[in-house]
Amino acid sequence: MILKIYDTLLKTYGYQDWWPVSTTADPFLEISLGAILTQNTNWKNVEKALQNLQTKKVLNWKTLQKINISILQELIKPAGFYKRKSTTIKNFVKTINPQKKENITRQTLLNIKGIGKETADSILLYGLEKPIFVVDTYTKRLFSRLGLTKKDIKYDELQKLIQDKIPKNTHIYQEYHALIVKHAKEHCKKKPICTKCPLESLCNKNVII
DNA sequence: AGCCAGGCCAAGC
DNA sequence: GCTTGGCATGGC
Repeated sequence: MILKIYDTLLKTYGYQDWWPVSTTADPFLEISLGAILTQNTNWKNVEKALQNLQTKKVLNWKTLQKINISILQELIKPAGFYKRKSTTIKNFVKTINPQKKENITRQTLLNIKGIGKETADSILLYGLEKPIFVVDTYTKRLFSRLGLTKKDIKYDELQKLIQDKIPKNTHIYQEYHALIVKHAKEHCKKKPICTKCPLESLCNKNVII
């Protein structure tokens, strides 16, 4: 079933080729900042913040390590929660050594205050190309509505359930997560739009969260 | 004009 | 352990 959902979404929407990263000199850094900035935030707002960082030539490790935090806050303000996120970014660039990416583990990232499971896994999957499935609210909502899981399933439990059912392959994990986001924005919204839903035949519509 | 967005943490049971 | 409230901006 998990695979059938993937196939159906892929057939419907095509390859997403995520993570949406503007051609930058340092994809790992930009992906990591994007993952932090998008916490509970619309991606459009994240783009504005990243654009500010780009324009002000701040989107590099050295500058971020040195920059005055109040200036950083001004630049990322469009992404919201800017006080908290600026601290997280500071913690991140202080802790991570971009020369030694091979040493970065999930636990390394989780030890950074402000980085939780989803953010850590996004950095691992898209920034470091490790086969770790990213669970988010969209994922929980979709699988719960499809009747496959309880709506209050825990992060690690849902992650394991999905990883056990699909090939352990970075590209597939990246693509599947991106397709879920796409689908959740088009149909499986908080207030679902079930008309023309590609998963209609697989879905138990009685379960509306 | 509200409601919502690709979470996380601290505090209180 | 689990639940709740706070964090903030911009789009629709």
